[in-house]
Amino acid sequence: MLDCQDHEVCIESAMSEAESICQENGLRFTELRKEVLRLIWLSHVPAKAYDILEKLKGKAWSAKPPTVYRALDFLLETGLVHKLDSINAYIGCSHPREHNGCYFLICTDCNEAKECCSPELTDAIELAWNKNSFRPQKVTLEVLGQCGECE
Amino acid sequence: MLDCQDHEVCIESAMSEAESICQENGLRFTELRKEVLRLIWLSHVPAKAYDILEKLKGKAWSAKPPTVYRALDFLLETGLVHKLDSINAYIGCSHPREHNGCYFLICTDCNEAKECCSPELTDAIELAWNKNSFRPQKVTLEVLGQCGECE
DNA sequence: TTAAAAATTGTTATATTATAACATTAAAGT
DNA sequence: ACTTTAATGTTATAATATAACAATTTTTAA
Ligand SMILES: [Zn+2]
Ligand SMILES: [Zn+2]
Ligand SMILES: [Zn+2]
Ligand SMILES: [Zn+2]
Repeated sequence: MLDCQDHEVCIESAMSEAESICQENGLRFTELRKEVLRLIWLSHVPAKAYDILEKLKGKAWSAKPPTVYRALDFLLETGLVHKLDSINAYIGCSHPREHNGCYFLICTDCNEAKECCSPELTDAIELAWNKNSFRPQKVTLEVLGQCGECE
Repeated sequence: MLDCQDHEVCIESAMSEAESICQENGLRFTELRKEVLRLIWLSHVPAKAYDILEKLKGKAWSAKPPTVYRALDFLLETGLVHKLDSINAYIGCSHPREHNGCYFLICTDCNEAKECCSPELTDAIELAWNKNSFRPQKVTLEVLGQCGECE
């Protein structure tokens, strides 16, 4: 699905951007949170919470569900990670500094997901909700299907 | 949130439309499935599976989780009901014969949800996925926020 | 009209996803 | 140093959903 040439680059740039964002905002990017983010970034296949848990267990942590869910909560709040509600899984944010009309393409064959942005989309959605005098707080837009490489 | 004057009308029209659709398609609209659909239509607040289960228990059925989830599966497959992934709840479809760019507005105050359609939205989404050579199978679009009556 | 096949429902058990509540430890502010 | 706050550890449980197999009902068709 992805235009990812060298995934080590994906990981390292995500980790260092996360580091900067936390520093800038006075947030504590602890070892645990770092490790969870790194585990999520292991691939472009969204990670399940309990899979993260198993992997954490292999790494010095006495991990239990709250260990993972708290780290996830932090990463979600800071925008470093997104939850994909349609598959109950978590994916690293590919551009955590700006979110404009973002949505997700999720391939049901290779299981990879891609975060996309489309201003037209935002416009159309805004138009639609104005019609309904609705004040949006959170938009969930996820498209399940087949990616170009899996047809 | 809703332009629902007389909710008995909502219920009865949904039930009779469901009846027709099942007949037309040779599907069995059993008493159990009917009752689950009616329970979902009790209000415009999306129903939780286990709440449906509790209500079923009060009505002659020896209901257990699979009882409800099977009925839900049937109703979802026939398009009579939608699942809202962002809140794990089920809502009756307000126009099960045609789905074009449908999405959901979910009010976090009154908890009601409204199914909306926007062709512009479909267009924008299609445009976006073409860019990514993605073949969509299922679109999840849910907007959490405050409805006009809850500001 | 009855026997076979298919669909539906019943039932028990368990898988998966997530949070509550309270104790302990580490970090930050004074 | 002491206090406060934040983060993590730990135990238990809540909330959501499915697997597997048995019993029953409905449909199909011999
Ligand atoms: Zn990559
Ligand atoms: Zn993002
Ligand atoms: Zn109504
Ligand atoms: Zn619908």
